[in-house]
Amino acid sequence: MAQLELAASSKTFRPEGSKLSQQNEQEFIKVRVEKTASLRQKGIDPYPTSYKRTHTSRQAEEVFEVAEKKNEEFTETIKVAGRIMGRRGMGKASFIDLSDTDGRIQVMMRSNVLDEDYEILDDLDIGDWIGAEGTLFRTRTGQITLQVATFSILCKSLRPLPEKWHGLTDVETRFRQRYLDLISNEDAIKTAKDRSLLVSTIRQFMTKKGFIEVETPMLVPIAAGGMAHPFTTHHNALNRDLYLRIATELHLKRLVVGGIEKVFEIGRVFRNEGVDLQHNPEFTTLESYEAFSDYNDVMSMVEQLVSTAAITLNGSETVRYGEEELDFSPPWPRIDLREKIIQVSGIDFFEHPEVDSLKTAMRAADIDVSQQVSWSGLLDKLISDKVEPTLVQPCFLVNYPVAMSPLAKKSPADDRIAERFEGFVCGMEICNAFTELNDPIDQRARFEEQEMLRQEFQNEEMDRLDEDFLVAIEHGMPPTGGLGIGIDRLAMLLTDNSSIREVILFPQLRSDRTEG
RNA sequence: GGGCCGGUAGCUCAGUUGGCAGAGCAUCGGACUUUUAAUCCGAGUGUCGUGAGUUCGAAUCUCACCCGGCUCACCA
Repeated sequence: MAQLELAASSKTFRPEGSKLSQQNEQEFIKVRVEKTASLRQKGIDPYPTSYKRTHTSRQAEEVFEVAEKKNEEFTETIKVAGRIMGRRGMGKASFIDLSDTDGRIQVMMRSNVLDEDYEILDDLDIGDWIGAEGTLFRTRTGQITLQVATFSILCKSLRPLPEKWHGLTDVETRFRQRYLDLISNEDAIKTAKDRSLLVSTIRQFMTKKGFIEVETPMLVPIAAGGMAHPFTTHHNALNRDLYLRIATELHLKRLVVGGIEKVFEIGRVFRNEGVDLQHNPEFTTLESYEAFSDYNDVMSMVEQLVSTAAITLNGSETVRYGEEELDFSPPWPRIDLREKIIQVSGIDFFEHPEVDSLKTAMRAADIDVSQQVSWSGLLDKLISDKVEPTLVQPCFLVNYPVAMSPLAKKSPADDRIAERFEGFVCGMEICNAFTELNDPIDQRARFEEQEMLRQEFQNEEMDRLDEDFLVAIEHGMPPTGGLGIGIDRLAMLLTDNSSIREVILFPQLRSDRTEG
């Protein structure tokens, strides 16, 4: 317990008025380090090992209200703990706002109750963590408040928090020092929690359907399973270059070959490409593979999954996103890709099987094709420019050209078309799925085609031939429906965020001067 | 990568025609035993993103660079 004389002597640690003239960030810290020393002088450990609270802020409020409803006086002694977010000193009484995991609670410290311990308040600052024990009452203004009998400091902070009223708005600081964002902005913490809830909802949904969750390598010898520029790395002991995976697809399909008929992975993939509102170099995907299913089965699963997530996060299948009111309730419209392209641009890709012909048609439709060289690159651009912006409400574009779908099975009805679909919401692609190609001869031919195209068009990413994967499916993969969902984008849609950086706790940013 | 906008105190922001660097919160000193953006009295905030240049004089004008935002291109 603190001694008055020690408390008095601690004043000598304080800078006198004249020394305050240099106050800046370092001075803030210096003052707080001195307060830390002052606490130690009083025999108080500013960094104790634990504190056993009995109630969170919300639990305390609830238990008090229950007693009130029964017209009982609340006499129970409880313990709460949290970070000091505000303090209002009244001389011989002080009100302190504590913030904890599920809310805030006000605690009241009175000098006649705490005696000499009241002096310890001199060494507390906004940002410090404390635990407080006492009983609950309502103040004159009706605020449920803990009347503190004893309290402990749990952690002394050395840096000031952002301002209490405006909080932290600087976007760069919000992303670089996310903890400050989480402390200051309720939206930030809500988005973080909602994303977590989304992922656990997806996991439960898949598990309930009998899917087995697995983890596959992130360090891979060939970055296959998608069209993207990979990150390169090197393993010293093995003395080999490796890549960070760009997709989980080919490993998961190996597992289907192995007899895991329903398998999924939620994990990070890495693409060494541009960064913008919808792209972060590392992002999270759900990929799933289900034997004896085709892309139609996968479509119904996606509708169910996303509408379930919408209900879990927002309590409704209808979700507000910016100006839009999105309705995720199944079924989502199935829109034939070829028909849709014809409708919005007049271009029928069946009539333009050659690069030059398609390019000419697109140029005639006033599309900038200066950056594209391959047929699939051109068609992708056509879809991005003309079709995607029209897809606001959740829908599926179905039946893609085989030429741009090297891992998808051809339609039995037309060998130019693959049984593939992509899901779109607000013009944003949220998933890509197909009836998996399990004919190993065809798959090898498609990979070889991709390798050839990469040689021809060095600027465009193509899928890569993965011999090990081909050997796997040569052992026989049953008919399989596969799916990839961008979790980050789904999180954006369900948390009403227009930037992927808002749903990733630590998004990739350029280096700044504070980095080593 | 291109275009546009921005970077001033720990935080939120002003800063006029180029003429001593400002406010609120936070901090520090003092008063105050039911406050809650507490209040009242008093005090100090600083690499004006960085570096050059123009000028008697630059937060302000010019150039280069760094970081961020939006946007276009590319990608998912």
